[in-house]
Amino acid sequence: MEKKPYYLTTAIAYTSGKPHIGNTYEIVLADAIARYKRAEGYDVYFQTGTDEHGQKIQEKAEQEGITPKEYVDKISGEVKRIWDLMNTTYDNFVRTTDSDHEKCVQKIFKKLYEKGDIYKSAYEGLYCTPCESFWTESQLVDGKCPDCGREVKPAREEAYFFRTSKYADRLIEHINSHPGFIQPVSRKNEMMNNFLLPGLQDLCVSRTSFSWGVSVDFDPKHVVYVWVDALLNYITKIGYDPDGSSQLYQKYWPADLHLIGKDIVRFHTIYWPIFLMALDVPLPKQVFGHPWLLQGGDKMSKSRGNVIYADDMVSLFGVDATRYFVLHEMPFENDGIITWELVIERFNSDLANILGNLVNRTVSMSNKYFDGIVKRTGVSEPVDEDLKAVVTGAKAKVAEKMADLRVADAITIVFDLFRRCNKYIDETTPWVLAKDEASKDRLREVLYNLTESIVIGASLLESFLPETAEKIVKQLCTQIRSFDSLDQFGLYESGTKVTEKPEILFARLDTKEVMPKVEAIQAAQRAEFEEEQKRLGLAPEGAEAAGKEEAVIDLEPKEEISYEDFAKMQFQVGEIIACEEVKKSRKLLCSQVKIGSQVRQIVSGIKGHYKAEDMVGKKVMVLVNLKPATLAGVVSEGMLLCAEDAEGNLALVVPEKEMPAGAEIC
RNA sequence: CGCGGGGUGGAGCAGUUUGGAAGCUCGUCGGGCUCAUAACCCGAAGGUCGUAGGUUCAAAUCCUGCCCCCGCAACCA
Repeated sequence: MEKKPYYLTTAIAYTSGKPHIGNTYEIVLADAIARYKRAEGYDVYFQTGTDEHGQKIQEKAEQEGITPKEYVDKISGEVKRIWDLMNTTYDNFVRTTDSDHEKCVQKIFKKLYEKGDIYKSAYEGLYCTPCESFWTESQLVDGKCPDCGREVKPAREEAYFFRTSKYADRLIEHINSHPGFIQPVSRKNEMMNNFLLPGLQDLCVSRTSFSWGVSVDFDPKHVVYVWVDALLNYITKIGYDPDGSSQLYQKYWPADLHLIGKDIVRFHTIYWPIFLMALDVPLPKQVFGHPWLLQGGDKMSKSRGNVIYADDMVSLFGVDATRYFVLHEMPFENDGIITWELVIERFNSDLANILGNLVNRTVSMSNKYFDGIVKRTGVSEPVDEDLKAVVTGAKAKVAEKMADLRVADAITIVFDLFRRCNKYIDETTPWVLAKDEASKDRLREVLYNLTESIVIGASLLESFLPETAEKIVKQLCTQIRSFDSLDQFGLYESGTKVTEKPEILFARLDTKEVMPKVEAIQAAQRAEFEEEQKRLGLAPEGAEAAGKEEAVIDLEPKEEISYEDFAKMQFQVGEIIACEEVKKSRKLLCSQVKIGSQVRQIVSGIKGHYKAEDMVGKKVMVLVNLKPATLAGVVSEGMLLCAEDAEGNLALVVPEKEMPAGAEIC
């Protein structure tokens, strides 16, 4: 019988930096699904890769002083290395810089242009020439460019647009008639309410402000918008061609599953289907926007050295333990939390105690009592029935969970099976049976049942922890069982001799021993971060050396100014007579500051560092003649001066001796 | 009233779509056992399901107000 095809993809990773554990989660999840589908008998094609175009990448490469191509080669290689490290079984690793992909994107772009779905128009807005950026009225700060503070002027830039509006109704219809299309459902509502129902704007699909992208071949100063380029990989890299597609494409498209992060659901459920409709290509069957794995407590940041990378987890815990953690700990709809302590806890309680120890004690008993020979004798007792029911029932339960992509729940089912085995040992007390020659056959049966249960459990585990599953069956001198047969009990060949010296699958970890290693990793990460900053010329020499004592902060020197320039600024001592938080803002405090005989209202972004009530009574340094501005809807007439350290901690600048409010600072 | 997510025993989560006896894992305490990686098994304590109302025979679940947390956005004069 012909195997049914199953095509799944991950989002292609954007090559702007090394992927952390959150990014790695997606590929592991996809791999678990791919392996599972193969086990179920599907002919699986699993595609992943890297998204390598765009302005950000061009800029990063410039910063590092290498060409964009060199830059993406480096990052893409790194991504692939990590995907391989995680033991993922993708069939195709695509890169958007592959020339066949680029050519196909050009062809598609042209086709849609000729068809009239893409048309040339102009992007209008306020343009900042030095920054090469368009801004909307609301983005402007004080009427000026939010990045550089310079003047912006109305401008138009030629650009290509896609008539998304033309297909909106069809898409709404499709989403409504295919309830499984967007998963989880909450995301579907989000898309409908926020984007589709209010009406779609035509999408700007070309850029002229940078060059690192797929050029529009009939209008070379334009490059294709990265999202168009990136999304198309799902069809171009399996051989789609407007002039006739490959067999591979015929076989696998439409995709069964696009696995993506929840942040890019919009692109995959609105723009992507619309592009496909324009091309007269069937839509993918399902898009699953998975949640994120977040770091507990502190925000992840390299400068703090607390970013968790797959490499580090693997070096401390191994590949399968890392896979186990991300697969098991990730909830279905909400974001999950990852901390080193949680990883260690899961490792010990699930992998070492429940699974590893079970295999170990079972094999040990077979060796101790029967020289490793596992034999079926048929001396059963009622207590066996429940064990068998749990073990043979696990397959259907796992299948049910996997059908809904509830991978974490599926793993739990498998571990429940192992828990049941541990309980069975207590129920049957083999060590008691061993004492009486008359119960030897019963003892054989008990060990057989355990061994068989473990083989079935290991076989179910194979999609998630492939290496471990393999190690287990090897110790039992058998093979991974076919998925089909996992609801049958008793296929383990009677009389098989198991390994003599069982290898410890997961050695228990001691937090006290692991945490220092974690700290070493974090220290290395911080050092690397500083190194990188230095290399990019963003941080000064000596920052590292001075780090421990008192951090020295050097800034990029600004242009020299004249005394006249300085004299333009009016600084005075101000006394804060009242202060309150600005509602609806996280950082702002609004102070009433007495300067001479007048009182000014000044808004400052220091809520995180000073409490409103503590501000009252302070005498501070104020820049008085700054043009008033409105912040979060509140007018601010001046600026309180603060010192800021490398971590962003702020300290108000105050006169060293008692001075009256209004005293000039010069 | 910027957008979104969330508040369930000490920790991490499920349950909320389709109201109907508050569940899982870890931790704690007590017990059992000794084959095993101080592992395993049993039992117990611990929750007004953020809060105040409403609908209902019945609300963690539906409705409304409020409080708090987390992303994003904005802002950080």
